[in-house]
Amino acid sequence: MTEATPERRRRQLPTAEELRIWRDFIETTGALNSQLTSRLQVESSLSPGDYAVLLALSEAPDQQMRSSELASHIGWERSRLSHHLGRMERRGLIRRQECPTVPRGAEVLLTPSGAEAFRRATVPHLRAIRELFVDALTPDQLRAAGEIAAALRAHLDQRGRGLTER
Amino acid sequence: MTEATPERRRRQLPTAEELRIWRDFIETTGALNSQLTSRLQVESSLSPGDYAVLLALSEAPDQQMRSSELASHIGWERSRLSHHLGRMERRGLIRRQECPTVPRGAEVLLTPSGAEAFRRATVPHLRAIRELFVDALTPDQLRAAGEIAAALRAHLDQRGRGLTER
DNA sequence: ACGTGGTGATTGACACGTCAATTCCGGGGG
DNA sequence: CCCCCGGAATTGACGTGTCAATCACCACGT
Repeated sequence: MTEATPERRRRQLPTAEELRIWRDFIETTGALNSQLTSRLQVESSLSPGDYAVLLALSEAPDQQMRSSELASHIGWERSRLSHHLGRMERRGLIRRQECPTVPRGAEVLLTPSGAEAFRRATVPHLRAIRELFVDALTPDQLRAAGEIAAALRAHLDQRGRGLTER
Repeated sequence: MTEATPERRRRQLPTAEELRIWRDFIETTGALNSQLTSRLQVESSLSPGDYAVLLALSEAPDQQMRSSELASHIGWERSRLSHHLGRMERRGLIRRQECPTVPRGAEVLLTPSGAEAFRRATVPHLRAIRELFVDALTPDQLRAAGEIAAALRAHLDQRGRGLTER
């Protein structure tokens, strides 16, 4: 594997074809994402972030959750969540209140209006996922997409440790 | 095609398995993206946007380009480019000057420092793409990824017309 | 010559993310 | 008692993106 010399230098960098696939892949997933985002926005006036928060709260017992629990549940940094909750609170989608048990702990809870917004958003959003993603692929491709995601994820989780920790 | 009733309702929404694949896929590509972004940032103090702009300018004759040409070349809205160029100009990576031929046209040009920053960034960035993307997949998976991207893109370009135009 | 409409580019307002402080508070040592 | 530590959450500063004005200037039509 530690091949001599002439190969070695070239192996470090992607070939033109690999690079083409990379660009296609990353640009297309980006475009897909922004299409979905904009449909969610138009149809429900929610951002993907709003949706993630509302989904988590909707599924929580009592429709409420500790802020840090929510953060780790949806995989966000606490600071990001804090900013986002601030914006959502201004729009009346959620409320925050002191947590009686934990010092300095904040309980996040769904308002009726937030629950309603989520309820109205969910079917159109799932439909959009079907239309823009699922319907675009053959069953084989869909399966392959799942495997590719798994492979990338595994590779990331392994390599990531060194730089980003987690 | 306009099937009776019981099928119809279900076909609209993704199944649990489809949804799982979707989430894996979109979250993983997002994570991949942010890993790459953070490596580029750490290694070269450039954002992906910076890199795209510098790449385009580097390849342009005379290392300069009309602003709107640049925008369409990298597929950005003009407003987005304008904001970004402002930030890049503050950091000395590019300069803007009046275009002699076209009224109100702006010429964007690479500064020596911008060219140098790009030169230093490119190899590490390509290496990161190989490490995080290409190396994670088998040759078959890589090919499949290309086909999936193509299929999604084609589907998007077709469906997109109705809502977003382009 | 004077509106009127384009086209090219910038601007402002605002949402979103990240990173680095900062605040609040509840324990231990000394 | 006081100080300092550490966890929970917020805040501020700033880069980034989008959308909707706005600006500058040309062409043109009557």
